[in-house]
Amino acid sequence: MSAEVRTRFAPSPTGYMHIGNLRTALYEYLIAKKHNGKFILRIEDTDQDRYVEGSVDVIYKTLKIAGLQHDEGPDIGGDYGPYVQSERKPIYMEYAKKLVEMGKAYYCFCSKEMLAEEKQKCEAEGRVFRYDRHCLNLPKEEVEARLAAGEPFVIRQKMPTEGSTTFEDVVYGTITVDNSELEDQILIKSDGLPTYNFANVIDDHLMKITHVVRGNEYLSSAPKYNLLYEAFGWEVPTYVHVPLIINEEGRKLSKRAGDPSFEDLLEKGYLVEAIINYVALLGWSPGTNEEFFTLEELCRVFDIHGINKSPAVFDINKLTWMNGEYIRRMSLDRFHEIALPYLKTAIKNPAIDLKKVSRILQPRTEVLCDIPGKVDFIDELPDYDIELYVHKKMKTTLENSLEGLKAALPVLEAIEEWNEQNIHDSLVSLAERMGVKNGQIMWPVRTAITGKAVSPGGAVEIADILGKEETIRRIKAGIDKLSAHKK
RNA sequence: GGCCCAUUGGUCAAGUGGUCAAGACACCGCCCUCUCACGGCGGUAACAGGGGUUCGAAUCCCCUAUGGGUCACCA
Repeated sequence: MSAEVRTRFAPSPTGYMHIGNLRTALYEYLIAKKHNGKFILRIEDTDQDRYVEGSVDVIYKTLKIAGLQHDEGPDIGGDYGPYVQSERKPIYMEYAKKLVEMGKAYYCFCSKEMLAEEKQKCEAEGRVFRYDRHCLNLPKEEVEARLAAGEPFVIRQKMPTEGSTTFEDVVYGTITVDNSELEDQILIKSDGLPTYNFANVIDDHLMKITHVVRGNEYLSSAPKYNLLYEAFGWEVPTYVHVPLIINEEGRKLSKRAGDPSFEDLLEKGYLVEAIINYVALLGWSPGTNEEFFTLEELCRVFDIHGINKSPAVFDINKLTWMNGEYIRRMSLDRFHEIALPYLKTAIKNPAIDLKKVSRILQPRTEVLCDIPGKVDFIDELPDYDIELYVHKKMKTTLENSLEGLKAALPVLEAIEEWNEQNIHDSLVSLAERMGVKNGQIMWPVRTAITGKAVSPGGAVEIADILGKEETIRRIKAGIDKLSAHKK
């Protein structure tokens, strides 16, 4: 009995993927896959002015990267094509004319300029502009004559003036709106292409979409769509309006406000899996305390009823944490693989074992782009302030640091097989012999060889990575630096 | 402004009449420790306000406040 579940992702080709769009696509994908249904890609390019060259490819690429592979779409075809709205132009006109015949729509010849003027006037008077239905009752002959004369026109939906329209949304429940609130919206624009408001209804029906998932900014338009479905006698799909994702200012996420797109996040070194996982949890809860899910797990666990009604703030902080969690959970090999490009930007010295660097970096990395800044001291010792040697907790001073370095130097020089174990044992036993805390040796050494207050890994690990020769060179430089200060 | 929607800690959120109101991020403290992280343990912090309904409300109803969305030949 139950028909195949079909959802659709219907982006406009504007060039990049909003986080909100990504989440919508994700939910659509999950709803379809959970029920072994189909996930369809449709390109909404009815606004030629906003068309951005090449952005359709961006959409394909993004879906692929995100792992949200569609089952039907412009690039792979399907039984309900074409999947690009501009290629469906005649279809919309045909249905619009049907509505005109049914008396549910009408031709309008009011020019854009005229309406804009009207609108301005209204606003100047502080009133809200509303189309005055100027063309509603034009005589049929006049309409035909003007059409024949080639006059530009639009087709408007004729809204009922009385009563109300009610629709059901799975997330928001029953919503009723007075029909008097509805404007005679434009269905077909003067360029012959449909508006979104018309195209989405026609396409969703013809493409047999069962669950319409979209941002809650469409909630107030939904009654108009219902009226169209009713006019055609079509079954209304299940509406799933999802809460908005907002930024810390409480506004809808937008590129203009500097909010990151999916691409921006990837570029910053966030992992696809972490982004998907985090975004899934923005406005949806599995109902358990679980919060790590692979895409496959989400397909299983996702449930429409877990979708929240209230807007969710996009918290880059938590995404960053989650990204770090993903990094820590992966194998060293995998981490090394993805860290490598970032390592190479900061480390040019071929003698460095980058795998070792990855090993100390993995538990300390939350976002990949942080990597270069953490390891920049490896190629070249930075010019540091000797005050770095003074560390209260390590109980180090300029004086005992100098002593520590001087004592460490021959010990390190004596190491024949340069590895972590030997470096560690040598330095620890040195501290023991001197009767000082490990830190009093380790801190000066670490400082001398990194030149930084903070480094990934301690003295031993860094010394191992730098190699004996370079370590000794830096220790000597440290001794010189401290001695020079002493005069 | 009209209409629509929302309101649990700073953030994400569980909760569908009876809980000491979960959990996570962030923050703070302690432990671990050769820095910083990681890890472990603990802590601060919330039902927007006011009326009802009820033996009993975060949960149901009304009002107020606040926030958001929408009012295009954009989607």
